[in-house]
Order: sequence, then structure tokens, then C-alpha cells
Amino acid sequence: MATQFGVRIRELRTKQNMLLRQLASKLDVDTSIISKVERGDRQLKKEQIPLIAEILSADKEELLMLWLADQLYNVIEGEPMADEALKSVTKKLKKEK
Amino acid sequence: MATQFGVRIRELRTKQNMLLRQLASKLDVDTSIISKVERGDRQLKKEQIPLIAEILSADKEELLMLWLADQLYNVIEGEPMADEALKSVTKKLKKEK
DNA sequence: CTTATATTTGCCAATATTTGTCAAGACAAT
DNA sequence: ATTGTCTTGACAAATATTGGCAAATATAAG
Repeated sequence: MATQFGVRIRELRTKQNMLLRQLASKLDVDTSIISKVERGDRQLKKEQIPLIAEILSADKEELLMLWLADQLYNVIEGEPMADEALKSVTKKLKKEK
Repeated sequence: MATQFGVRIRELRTKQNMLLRQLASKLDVDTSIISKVERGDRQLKKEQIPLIAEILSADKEELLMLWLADQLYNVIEGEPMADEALKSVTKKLKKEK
């Protein structure tokens, strides 16, 4: 499972001596959800990212990037053609801009 | 919307003078679904790919790769951090193998 | 060891998204 | 005008995601 985002959140949270419960409360979700997010069991909703970034005084863009990376990873996880697909999309993206 | 897969399907289908209706029937879905898939309005279910590959005498791996690329594209479409996220996942993938 | 607090886990209901069907419409060929 | 193909939108059914709860498991302190 994808955990880039979760690992970073945990890092930010613990460095500030913040408890799961406190972060959860500010995000207005149950503690268990944050626990799962940090361990990569769950993905946060995209709309929650700006808020969690603010709560943790983190860079919104950085967290969004990590979150996106997790979404991408979930798509290709365990796929034999993962590498080719990534290349294909990267190429397509370059053409667009 | 993502269309790499759809464009290829249409290419394969028309080259064989196959009608939407015929392909749909063999795939056991309504014609409209194939129409939407080919235009990128819909994604096929992953499980349907081996079957459609066989129907069209196409390379299963190739179609799966294109399908994956579409899924990836749907994730990052319109995202400012798309490029960074792609790089991040590509890097992670390399480490894994 | 016991208590107190923090975290993790599994399960459920509510919600949201995806999937497929149907019917109507657009378009071309005749 | 009729026929055949393809497209589109509305809808219901199936599936997946989300969040909350409560029990289980750690972790820490006395």
C-alpha cells in the first residue's frame, strides 16, 4: 500500500508532539482514520489536504504531491506493466505543456 | 479524459471491420459502453481487458499498459504537482525491484 | 502487576462512485 | 422516409470509499 503521504504526516505530527487524537479532532474525523492514513491503510480525501497542511504547518503543495504519488502508486502496485505505463503518461504529460 | 486505450481499441476494431455492436456483444455489455470507452468517456473494468484483447487478437500486455496509463492520467489530470508526483513514483518503483 | 493513555484493528452503516441498460437522438447511405 | 451505426443522457444496480464505533493491542508510569 501507498504510504509516502502517511509517513510524512506521522513525521510532522510526532515532531510537534501532537497526538493522533488531537490531529483527528482538528481535522474533525475519528482518531482511527488518522491512524490508518499514517500507516497507509487509508487515503485521505483530497479536500482534507489543505486543512491538514495548515494544522501541521506544512507545505500544502508538498503534501498534495505525496498524496498524488500515493494515488498513482495504488494504480500500478503489483502491475507488471507499471513501468511502461508510467513512462507513457510522463511522455504524454510533456507533450501537453 | 484519458483515451490512449480507447483510441487503440477503436483502431483495432475498425481495422477488422468490426462493429461496435459486435464487439459489445462478445464482451457482453451494451453497445454504448464500448462507444464511451473508445471516446474516453468510460474506463473498462480491468477484468475485461484480457477478454477484449482476445476478441481483437491484440496483445494483452499492450492493452493493459494503455489501460494503466489512462488510470494514471486520470489521477494527475489537471494537477499542478503531476510531474513531481510521477517522478516520485517512478523513483519509488525503481527502488522496489 | 495494575492503571492510564495512545494507537491499531475489524466491522458496520452511510455515502459516493462506477458500471451497465435503456431510450432517444445524430448522422450517413440508400 | 427507412435502415443501420454510433453517440449521449438519464436511471438503477452493483461496488467501493468513507467515517464512526468498540474491542484489541501497545506503551508508559506508578
